[in-house]
Amino acid sequence: MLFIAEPQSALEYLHVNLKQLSEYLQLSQTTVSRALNGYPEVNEDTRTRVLKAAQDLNYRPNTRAKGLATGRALAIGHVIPVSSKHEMVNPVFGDFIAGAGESYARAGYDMMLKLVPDRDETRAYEDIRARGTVDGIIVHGPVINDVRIALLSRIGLPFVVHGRSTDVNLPYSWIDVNNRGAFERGTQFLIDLGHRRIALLNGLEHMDFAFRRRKGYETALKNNALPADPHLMRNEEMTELYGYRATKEMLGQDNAPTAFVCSSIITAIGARRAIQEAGLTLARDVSIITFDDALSYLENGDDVPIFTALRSSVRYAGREAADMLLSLIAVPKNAPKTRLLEAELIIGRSTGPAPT
Amino acid sequence: MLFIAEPQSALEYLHVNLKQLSEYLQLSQTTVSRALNGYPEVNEDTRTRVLKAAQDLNYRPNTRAKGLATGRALAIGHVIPVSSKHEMVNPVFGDFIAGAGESYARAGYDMMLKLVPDRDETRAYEDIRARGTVDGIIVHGPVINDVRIALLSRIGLPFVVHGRSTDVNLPYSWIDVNNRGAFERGTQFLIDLGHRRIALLNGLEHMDFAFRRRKGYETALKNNALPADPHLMRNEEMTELYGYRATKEMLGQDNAPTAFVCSSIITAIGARRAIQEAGLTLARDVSIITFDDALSYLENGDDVPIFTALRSSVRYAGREAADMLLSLIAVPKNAPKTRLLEAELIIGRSTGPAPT
DNA sequence: GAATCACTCCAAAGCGCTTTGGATGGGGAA
DNA sequence: TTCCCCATCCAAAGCGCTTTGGAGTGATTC
Repeated sequence: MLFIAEPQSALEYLHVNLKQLSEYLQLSQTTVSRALNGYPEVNEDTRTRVLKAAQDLNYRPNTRAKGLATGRALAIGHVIPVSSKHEMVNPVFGDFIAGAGESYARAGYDMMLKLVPDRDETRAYEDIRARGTVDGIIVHGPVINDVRIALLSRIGLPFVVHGRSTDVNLPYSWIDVNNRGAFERGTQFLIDLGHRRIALLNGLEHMDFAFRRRKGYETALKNNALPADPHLMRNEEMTELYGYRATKEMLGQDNAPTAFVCSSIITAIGARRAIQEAGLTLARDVSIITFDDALSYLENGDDVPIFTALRSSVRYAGREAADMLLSLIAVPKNAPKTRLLEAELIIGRSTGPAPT
Repeated sequence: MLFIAEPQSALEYLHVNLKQLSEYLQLSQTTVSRALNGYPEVNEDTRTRVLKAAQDLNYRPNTRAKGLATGRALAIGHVIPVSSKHEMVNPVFGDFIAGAGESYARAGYDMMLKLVPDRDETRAYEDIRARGTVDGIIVHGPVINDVRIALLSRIGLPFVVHGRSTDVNLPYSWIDVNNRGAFERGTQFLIDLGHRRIALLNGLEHMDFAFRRRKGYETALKNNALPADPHLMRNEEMTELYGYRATKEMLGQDNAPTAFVCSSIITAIGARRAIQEAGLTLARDVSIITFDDALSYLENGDDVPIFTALRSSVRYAGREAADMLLSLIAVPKNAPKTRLLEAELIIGRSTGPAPT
């Protein structure tokens, strides 16, 4: 026998491998492995013995070895494109992975993060596949006609897209918010309040979500025979500063907008700042409606929301995306799954009838 | 030979393993491995041949196998404590790992994320060590007298703490902002402006950073013979809503504060909202100074900052933390490294002389 | 001409696990 | 009693890589 059975010393940390554990138990590695992994061909008494010993000797299977043997990594990759243009890490990302992390924890999966510069995207994804560090990936930040979807399908690596990609006609798994519907509804809400000049502070419109939001906005305008004025539409990285600047400029224009539709609560905060700085009053002089990802550190007020908003929890989306991917990995033959979440329209204190 | 040398078919994705590559090259696995890993005992011509073939056949070493053989995982873990009290993922986290990710990418390391519930912390860290999925970890969110530091030292897993832990007397590696100094300076700045009743909207004070900030705040008060009024001190999760509520309540008190020191720009935004809602004017009636992590999506204005702030880039900290850890792993004998960053005081438009 | 050396290369062991293909023994059926 | 089967266990191969301990070949040295 290799060591003294004095397992949980407070001073030093020890752990054993399967071979040592099996020697200690006077059993073969096979039996011990099977006992631990719940296979039926092992006596219940010996199974109990094995489990007890594993506990006592602080046994933990080595992930790499297990992965090598089984061919599975027990890990999911989250791939975040980092473009030269906008190398920002999306603020919703934290909440998304918090949600996904819950699912992984339950399933015993690890979460791997990968920041991929968009120039060598192809290489990066092939790399992920070939190196075999993950069993599947979550694709973040899909753009219009995103090449990654075809690439991943070809490569044969299970994936779920957070969002969708317009112009991609392959079947693939995704979870997305009904961005178009939400923005159509939000814009319509403002129109119903009498607003006629409604500005759109969108995210970067090569991003699919922003593209769809724009479509929704335009649809609402069109449905009401309102012109789509390019001077009232901006798309940029959704920072506070962007919201501020764009709003300030637009309020300074002739024929300034009386309402703003924002793609992010952060941008909306910037817009509010500009409005207040201009000596205007929110809801009375200028209205704001914003998309709200229900970020944990940016709750939209409590009883009465600060902003009238289209809300959909990105954390929930993270959890669902992870679950989808895990089930895809479990049964690879399954057809792609899709899931469209509806944003709810919540009325807050940032909207009011158009000033006359 | 096992396959046709028609490597980069556009239709299907192929990759080979070392054995196949060596068979193709009519060389031993040893030689191929050495050629690829830059060992000297291989002819330069054959090395070129090998590299070419590896490229053509799309060879990528399997990470798990490599890890098993070398005993290194080529991955770093980021461990985020998820307490039952505050299960929020810190908003600064995104920027921190964006910074760290840059360093990992350069060094060829993967980044692993782990959300660890604080009740089975010990198990979780032992697990990480025993399963061998990472070569080292970054410890996030240290609290006062954080048990994880002793635990990790005992376990023998290289780590760097983002922050420090008061009352822990072991040597360990960390990178931190001079929180105490920053808050002393910020508070002094307000005192110099004539403010006497200065509120502190701190983060949760079992967190080490918040504890230190409080000390700095108190030191400044003490240095100026000002009383530390418990009614003017709050500590909570740093959300917008918290900033709003606390400010609103304090402004409603008798003998309301004329200035606020905030631990986060997000909280400061909430404070500003409460101030404006009360019909007061920022800087003129009430001043705010805040800590600013220089988050990418929450830039503190442009030429003229919105908030007077104590600024230190958390993204930079992420990059540095990662570099520290990587060098620690490269030379394990090295003594712990520490790094104290100074926050810079930048004057914005949220502070002014105390109203008379 | 023998011994030495540098340069290249290789066979095989080993990392820690799973899994295939038996081996063993006892109980029940015939 | 014999045969078969089930329950339980095991030895060994294999996952894809690195690395140890040579082996072979010319060239150089004496």
